[in-house]
Amino acid sequence: MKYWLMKNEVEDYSIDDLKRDKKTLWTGVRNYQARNFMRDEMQPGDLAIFYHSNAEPSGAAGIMKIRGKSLADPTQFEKTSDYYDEKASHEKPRWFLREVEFVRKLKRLVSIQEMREIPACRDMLTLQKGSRLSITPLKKGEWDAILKASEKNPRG
DNA sequence: GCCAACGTTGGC
DNA sequence: GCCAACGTTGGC
Repeated sequence: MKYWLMKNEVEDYSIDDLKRDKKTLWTGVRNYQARNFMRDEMQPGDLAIFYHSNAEPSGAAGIMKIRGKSLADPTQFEKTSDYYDEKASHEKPRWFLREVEFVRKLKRLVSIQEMREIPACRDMLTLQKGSRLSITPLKKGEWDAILKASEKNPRG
């Protein structure tokens, strides 16, 4: 089983929205590397951190589970969508996604500043300067360290 | 196939 | 709102 970190802008869709919906399609990813992770690398049952970006503060907010196999992102075919892609067709979809299922919120949000201070997270892709990739694999040690931090009191 | 220009991401 | 860093586009 693999671990992932998946970013979303908190105003657009947050962990609370996923909690309400129980599951959702992870639409709108328009980066090839992130697409390849979703299309080729994810497996049903993998776990992912739901990361709030453009938040105050940004950070790890919850846990979700990958469901099913990869699907064509329906928004690429919707002319009125921000994510419409005129070069994509139903015969040859360009963008793929997974359905994700709410597992739980973290006891408290682990901010990006806090993650930077965790030794086990030193090499995390999301924390590297200039990193913009919205979906990244997490090592087990990184996953464990973030969850552990969420159980501790802040500054503790 | 190079690379400048442009658009986007996302922390701050 | 700023802007560094990055990805994409398109002229050549």
